[in-house]
Amino acid sequence: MYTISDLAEQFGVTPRTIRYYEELGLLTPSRTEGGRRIYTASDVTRLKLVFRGKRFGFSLDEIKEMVLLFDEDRTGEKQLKVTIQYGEEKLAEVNERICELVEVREEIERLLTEFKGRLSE
Amino acid sequence: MYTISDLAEQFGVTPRTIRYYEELGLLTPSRTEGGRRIYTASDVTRLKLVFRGKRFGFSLDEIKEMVLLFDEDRTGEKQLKVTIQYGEEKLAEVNERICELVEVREEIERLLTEFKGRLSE
DNA sequence: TATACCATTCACGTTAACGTAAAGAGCAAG
DNA sequence: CTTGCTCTTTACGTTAACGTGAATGGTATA
Repeated sequence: MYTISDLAEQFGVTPRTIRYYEELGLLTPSRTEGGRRIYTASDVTRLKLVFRGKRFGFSLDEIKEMVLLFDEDRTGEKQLKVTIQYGEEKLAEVNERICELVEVREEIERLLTEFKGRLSE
Repeated sequence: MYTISDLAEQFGVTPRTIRYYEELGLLTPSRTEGGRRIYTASDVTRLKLVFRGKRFGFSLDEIKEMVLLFDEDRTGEKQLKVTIQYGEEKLAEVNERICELVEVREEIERLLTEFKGRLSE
């Protein structure tokens, strides 16, 4: 069980950021008797997903769509098929991203060896 | 040689976006006699880098720092060393990103096989 | 139980990254 | 050379993602 400033410190943001995410429906922590927010371990993993999404340039709305979709109860064949469809699209996107990053890495390595070569003259 | 709306269409943005990037110093296209912007192939590659940066969640300021650094004339040993230092930092970042994305991919694949298993019952 | 420090909810402010509208000028086609 | 479209600058508007008080209330500790 964590307080809001615990999480804020852990993720390097302000409490306001966490409250804002709740305002958007990304989190729904429970409260104490006195009305204070308390966060569980599953809130922490949820937050990890959110920040990971941010690191890859997704908007908070897109992130919401993703975390909620993979979080709902996937009973019902139709729902399950839709989820699988969505998951495969996301998988393709991720694969493209990886390819692109690998290209970027090769480009940087190429530049680095060129610069180092110039330096040793 | 391209007009501003050529590039806008090619990259799926509005001319205003391209002008805004110029305003920030990300591009410096030449002009016709009448004052209209004309873009060369090297402007196109520059723009590709910009949009690639955006896809990975960098701000336009960070992108500017990167494209300008790798674009200047790298004479002078000191400048060269600074550039190499910077490049190695970026390389480490890119490698981290790749690792993270590979984890995401495994997670998605895990979820997909689980859902598909449930579907075939 | 007092006090010092958290927390809470408004509510307005800020910045990045453009959108949009107005007023004028370039330019290709007929 | 005029018509119609595209381009130019200027300038104000917009939205996402928070920042920053202000006023108030909970809570651990001396």
